[in-house]
Amino acid sequence: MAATIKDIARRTGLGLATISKYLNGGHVLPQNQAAIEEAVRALDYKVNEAARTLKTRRTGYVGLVLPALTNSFIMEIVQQIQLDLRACGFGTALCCSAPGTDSIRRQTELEAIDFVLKKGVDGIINLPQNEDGVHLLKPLEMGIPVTLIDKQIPELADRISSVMIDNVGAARTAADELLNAGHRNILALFHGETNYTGRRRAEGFMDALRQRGYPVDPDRIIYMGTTSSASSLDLIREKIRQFRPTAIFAANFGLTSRTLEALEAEGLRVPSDVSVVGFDGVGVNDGYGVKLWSVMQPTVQIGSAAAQIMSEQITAAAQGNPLPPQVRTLQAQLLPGNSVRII
Amino acid sequence: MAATIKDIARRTGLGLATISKYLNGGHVLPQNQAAIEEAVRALDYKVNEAARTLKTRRTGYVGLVLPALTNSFIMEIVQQIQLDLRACGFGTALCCSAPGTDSIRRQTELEAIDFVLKKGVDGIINLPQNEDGVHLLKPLEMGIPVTLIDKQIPELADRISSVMIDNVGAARTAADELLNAGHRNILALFHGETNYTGRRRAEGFMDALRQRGYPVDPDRIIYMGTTSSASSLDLIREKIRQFRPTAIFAANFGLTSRTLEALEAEGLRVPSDVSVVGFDGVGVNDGYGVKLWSVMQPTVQIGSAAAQIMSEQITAAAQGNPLPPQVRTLQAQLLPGNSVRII
DNA sequence: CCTCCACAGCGAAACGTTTCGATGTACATA
DNA sequence: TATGTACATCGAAACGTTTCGCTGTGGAGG
Repeated sequence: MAATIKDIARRTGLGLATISKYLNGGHVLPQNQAAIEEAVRALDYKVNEAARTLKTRRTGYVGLVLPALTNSFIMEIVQQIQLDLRACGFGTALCCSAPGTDSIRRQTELEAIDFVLKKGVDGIINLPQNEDGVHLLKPLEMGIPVTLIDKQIPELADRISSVMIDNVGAARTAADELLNAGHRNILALFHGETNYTGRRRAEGFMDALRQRGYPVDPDRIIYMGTTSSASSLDLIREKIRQFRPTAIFAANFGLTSRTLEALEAEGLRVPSDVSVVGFDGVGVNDGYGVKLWSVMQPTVQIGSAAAQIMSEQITAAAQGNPLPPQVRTLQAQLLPGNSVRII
Repeated sequence: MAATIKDIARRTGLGLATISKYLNGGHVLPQNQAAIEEAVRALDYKVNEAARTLKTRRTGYVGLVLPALTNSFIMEIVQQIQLDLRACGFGTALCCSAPGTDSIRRQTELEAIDFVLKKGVDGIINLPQNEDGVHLLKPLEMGIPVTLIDKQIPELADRISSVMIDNVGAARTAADELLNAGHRNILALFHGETNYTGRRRAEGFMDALRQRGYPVDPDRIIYMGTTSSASSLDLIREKIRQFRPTAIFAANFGLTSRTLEALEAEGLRVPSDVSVVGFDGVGVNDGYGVKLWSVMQPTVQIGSAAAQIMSEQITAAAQGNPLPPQVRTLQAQLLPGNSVRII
């Protein structure tokens, strides 16, 4: 049987309250501190987190609610979040929505939130599937702080924190690269039109065109919507055949992968036939001679920022003066490759 | 303030013990069952997990201790483990060792184990870094069941469960593919010589050669040891120059990536110059025309099996009759590509 | 009719912590 | 000397569950 605070009290002759106070960072007489530490070592005392949680209503866990763990971008963030939360003493309760269609994903995201809530967490970090944030109403109502990563939910912007890159700027820089190389017939691929991130990146892309006085052809701005990965591959191939673009900008991880597949299927080579700027490091390292230009999100910083905000919110709330939500915007970086031909 | 079991008791007029019994699956009179359910709904009662844990010493969490989340192979397993554990009512406490050298990884794995132990978990699923299993002694001593994935630790084989593929068979199949295509000068790359998985795959590879009466050239069997990814790239390039192999077998995810980089750097093409069989789906989907033959591990099944074993062990132990450790071996599958030239 | 058993239900005592309000001490100030 | 203050310590009462051992009831078996 593990040692308890009572055993420490018995061994040191001190009261429970004193031990507890010291264990929680309070100040006690030097000789008592020494006695307590000796007893802790001798008895191999570990504080019982369950009892502490019961009393304080703090679990020391943060729920990390994500869509499927599908790409390196998410993974790197997850890893960093976990490391930083741990450094702050928080455990990370991982909870992914189930794979399937978008509608299933949205549904299971609600279940994922419910699950972490049932288990008990002090806060939630979320990469949302439900664009409207319905799934976050319950935690918010319960006073549990929420931090979003990668996306923003405008309806709830004043109640939740978020960490994102400057999507507009990132897309603008990517577009500039293609425009500087002389490309005018550019196919631009974005996620669904209702998708916050996708819309912002599309804005940035169009900004770049407009800034130079080039026309924006809405037909060449493709929103993938909620199509499956197979059908979006078909859509991309179709658009390639239709417009014969000299360049393609793919505005996220999946779209970049599918663009490469589509070009391969159409028998087109990068960059000789079509130039490409992609996202999130797809095709940057695969050893086939073509190294894609790629918008790289600072995953470590995103993860660290999310963990830090979360930790601050929780500790502030625990002391009774909850912090207002924070929004942090980081800069992405355009990593050079050899996938853009100058024309 | 959330409703408690006492509120249910007051509302229904029943005793605490009765409510608790019903909530834990016990049998009560039909009318009481109805009354309890009504009250639970009306008061929006949720059982307080902390109180339950305090009393039962079960936390409902499984610690998932991993090396860095670096590749899709691990991710898919993690995802599946998480889904299946959740279906059994368990939370997943993710805990990764910190990135860095192998020695740092081993050290931080100990810290990761300590952390989940401190937080309190009912079991641990682990992809070990420490080949000797030192990090698992403490949980084992505490009576916390451990399940390994991907690797095995012979010293502890009788005390912990594990889920792996048939590494020998998988490597043998891969080698057969190259041998059938007529290759004799094959470079074979494995992880460190002390690495259980690496050794088994090397055995399988050599088996295939011997079975056909071909000589095994130990110089062409490369163990990477604990080299960094940059220096192992150099090593591969050096060996390629030295032996001018017609084919390469790369026996894990990282080695396959580095093999492709090395070939690219050496100006060699797949499969015209060198044939390749890789591992874990690297190079299977990148849209450059070359699709690698690849040993695919059944990640979903591995994850499900690990979760299932864990759940069984925990529930059995909770009822006082702990189960003996289980070892489950699954079959990998050789996925065809176009990276092997017949000579 | 009596005994016995199975079964619901019950109260109370834990589980190990935190925290409130009170007590005691030492020391500075008037 | 009397008074006030700061501070370390303390006991006891929670927090919300599970579970042990008991009581009461209804019905089967003799």
